Amino acid sequence: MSIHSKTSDRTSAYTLQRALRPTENDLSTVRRTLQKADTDTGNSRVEQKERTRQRLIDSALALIGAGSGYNALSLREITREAGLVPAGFYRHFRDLDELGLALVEMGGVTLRRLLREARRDGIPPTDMLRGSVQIYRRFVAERSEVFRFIAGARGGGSRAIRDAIRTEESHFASEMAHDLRTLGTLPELSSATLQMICGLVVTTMLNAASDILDLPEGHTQAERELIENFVRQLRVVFLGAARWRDS
Amino acid sequence: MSIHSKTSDRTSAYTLQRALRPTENDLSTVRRTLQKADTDTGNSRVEQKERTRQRLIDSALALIGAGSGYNALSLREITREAGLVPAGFYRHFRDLDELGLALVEMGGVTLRRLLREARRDGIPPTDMLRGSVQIYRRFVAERSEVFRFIAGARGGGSRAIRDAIRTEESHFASEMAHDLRTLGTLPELSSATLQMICGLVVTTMLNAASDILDLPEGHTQAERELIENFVRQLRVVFLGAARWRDS
DNA sequence: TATTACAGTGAACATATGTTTACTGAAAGT
DNA sequence: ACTTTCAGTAAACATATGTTCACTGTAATA
Repeated sequence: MSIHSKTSDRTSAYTLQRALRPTENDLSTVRRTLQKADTDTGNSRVEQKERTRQRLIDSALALIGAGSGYNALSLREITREAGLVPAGFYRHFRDLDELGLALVEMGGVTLRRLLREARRDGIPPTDMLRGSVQIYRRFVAERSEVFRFIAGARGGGSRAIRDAIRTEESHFASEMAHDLRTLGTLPELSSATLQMICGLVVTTMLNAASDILDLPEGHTQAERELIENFVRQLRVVFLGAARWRDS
Repeated sequence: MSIHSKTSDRTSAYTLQRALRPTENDLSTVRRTLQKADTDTGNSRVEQKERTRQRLIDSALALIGAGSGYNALSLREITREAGLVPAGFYRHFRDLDELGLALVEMGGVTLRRLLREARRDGIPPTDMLRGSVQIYRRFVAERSEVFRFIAGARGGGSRAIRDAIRTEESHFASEMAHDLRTLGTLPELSSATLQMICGLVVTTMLNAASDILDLPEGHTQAERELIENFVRQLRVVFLGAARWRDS
């Protein structure tokens, strides 16, 4: 594909453009020390390290967002995208799985932010469910790569990652149950039952996210139907929850 | 890893044992023509072809069952397991995705069999939900590779495969809705609503399958809790369904 | 019986991957 | 000022991948 048969990994490493495009400056040895290139904030040693670590994470997310699923991406791809030599990866992560766990944590943070935002805005008075779903839909769209990752790794990724995601889901469900409690929703239910129901809500949410992300671009009608279905499913769940009697 | 540095692909192709194990007959040229080896049933040309095609599919499933997720497996791995040279793959599938679609279809068949069996046994009189879940649990255990594949490819796999799985899920939900209808369950609901609810049930089922498959071996207690949670979630759904009023 | 179709072979191809090793230069610690 | 630490480099490694091509033997066909 490339013109030179002896092109090393670095040739395309600094294009910083989308790869697989014939670049004319293949040989230009303008190798400005990247350390200087991204002098945005602090420059202590640890700050710099943390910054490239974050760059690796972001690159992984970017690649996931750009089509290829989590399990399809490789160490070299990531370092390439991050403007780093492959070996440099090991200064930050033992292997891809460790990077994956960082992504899971980031996913957890995203979910928590979702709850926080929903809390802050307060529940829409008339149709709280539809309102919450709207917030969620926006979140999924805005941080699509994160949800793509979660959707892809929840069933796909390595054992360790699946477990980590499950844990994060469980925490999220707990927090949600707590919110519902303080909000006074479903006051008759035991905490255990509430947790069980929130678990159901969470999986439904994540399934919906996966569906939303696979929507063909622009089809607003299909999206509307999908969202409508999602809202109704949640309504069924809460209807059932309201009628639940702890045995 | 292997003793010979020039080992071709074929060295381990015929071990037929689990790979990665030092075999002593590496050099034994006992290359019995495999065509003769599996003379089980008919031997017409097309039958033979269909048989190795099935062998490829089975090998893929076996590899999935043996740990590595769907997206992690490779053409060469599969042909190795199937006792076939890599190039032979193309006589049966254009690429891995096409094999994947065959797996999806097989998954659909499995799900239909599940419904058929549940229908045949009739719904347990006292606790139909728990009974159905028992049937399901057994199914997941018996055909674990299939469910592993579905769970892994539903969010992970290529676009085409995700879509195919979604279609299969939808069909399954429809069939389930039909069964509920003829069974007289939830007679007041419109077909659309019933379909929506069955969709929710199906995703809940598949999520549960994923959880079941990741259970640490032998922990009967954890499994019991998981199943119990699963049953309760379904109960919530059906409770909600019973209270649903089409607007 | 002679001819054709074609599933499976064997070898080579270009290209990708993860991991190791010794190195360099600048920030941090003394 | 001098030494240590360590993020990032360069190059090589062994190994894996998908895909191609001309081939071979045999079942199907004529």
